[in-house]
Amino acid sequence: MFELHGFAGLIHFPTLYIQDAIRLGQGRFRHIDKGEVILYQGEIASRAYWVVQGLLRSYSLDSAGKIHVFMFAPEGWIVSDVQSFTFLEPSNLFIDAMEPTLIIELNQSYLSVQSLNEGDVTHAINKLLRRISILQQRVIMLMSASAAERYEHFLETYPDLVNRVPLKWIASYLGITPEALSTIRGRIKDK
Amino acid sequence: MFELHGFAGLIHFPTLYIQDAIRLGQGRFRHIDKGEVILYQGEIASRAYWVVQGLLRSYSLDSAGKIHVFMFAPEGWIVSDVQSFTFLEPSNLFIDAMEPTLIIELNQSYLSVQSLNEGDVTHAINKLLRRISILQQRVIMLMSASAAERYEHFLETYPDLVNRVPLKWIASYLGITPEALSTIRGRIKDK
DNA sequence: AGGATTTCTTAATCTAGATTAATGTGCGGC
DNA sequence: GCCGCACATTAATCTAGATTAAGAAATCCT
Repeated sequence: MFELHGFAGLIHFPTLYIQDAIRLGQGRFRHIDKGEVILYQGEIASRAYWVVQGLLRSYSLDSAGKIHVFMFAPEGWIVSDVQSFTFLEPSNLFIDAMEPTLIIELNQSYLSVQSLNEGDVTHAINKLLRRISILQQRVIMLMSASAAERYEHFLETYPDLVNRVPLKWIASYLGITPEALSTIRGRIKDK
Repeated sequence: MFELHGFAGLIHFPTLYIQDAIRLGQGRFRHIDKGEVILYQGEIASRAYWVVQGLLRSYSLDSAGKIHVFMFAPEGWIVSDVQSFTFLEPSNLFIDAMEPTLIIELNQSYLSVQSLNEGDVTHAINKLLRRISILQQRVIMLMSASAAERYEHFLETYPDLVNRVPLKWIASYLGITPEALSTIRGRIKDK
């Protein structure tokens, strides 16, 4: 089972398993310490990171030095800066580990069409389209929903992350401050 | 030249031209009046719309009845609700014409892998990944940039639309009110 | 375990942008 | 060509969420 979610990507190649990736020389295991940064803004993302155990996140840093969490990647997810990984452009994102994490590093050959059969390609395209849908919904959410509504949506989408991710990073993912999210939680509890 | 930008999609099949689309029975010309709605929220988007001449837009309607413009589609663009078109789910979006518009309606067979060669597929995947990158940037923008910065970014991205699209819809695309955008324009002029 | 650092909560201001409202401008239809 | 209506501007409030601040709770590290 190969899933590329990610900044951008959510590709699923149903015929590929961990063993295949390792055997084919397209991936290798690596341990990441909590807090360790494995991709820096400005670098070319030469690899994608498949989370076996643990939790990665990707984020951008604005001109004021503020972190904006783009996504979280728990077990089973693959994360990279898809733009950088695909087009060999400098990354807009950092990727680091929020927990001690075991990953498989994947190289570019994973995205090549030659190595896939037609079913895989159809599935990959569907997953990309699905990922586009998710981003579409997130854009609409950011444009039209209040912070409280976006938080409720986050809870539905990632029910297991609430107890794993510090509040301040959930707030960052939602595009609000930790104080604002704390107040929202307080209001929910009062009801 | 076949481009699927869109809510989500930006697919380019370089070997397909208008003539091919028509000859293959996968598309047919249609004229859309200004203001005419060609896709309603809740419908299945059975077709994608390739703009030959004119301007379409897609938008969502929130619970308060407010319109949120998701994207504009001038000449050369293809627009649909990719989620609905691909997965046959009810559309989140409306699509209507902002100018009298000539389109080619495309049916589902355009997205099928069988009808494409390997180069086409690679190109299609690249375009999807590119579209994901654009959405990624828009999410980051919405989270971290001020309304004025987002307006500047809009001007860079769509230099020709400023004089074609009413201010109120540009404001909607940016996620702000017409009054706020008017004030921003005033401040830019004063400098 | 215990001191240090980071995170969370709560509350008092502050501000970007929303809302409301009133006036001005442009454009399409007859 | 001018009437009518949609669109744009400007200004006065209003409000969600930011900022600041300070104390409480959790977590980390040796």
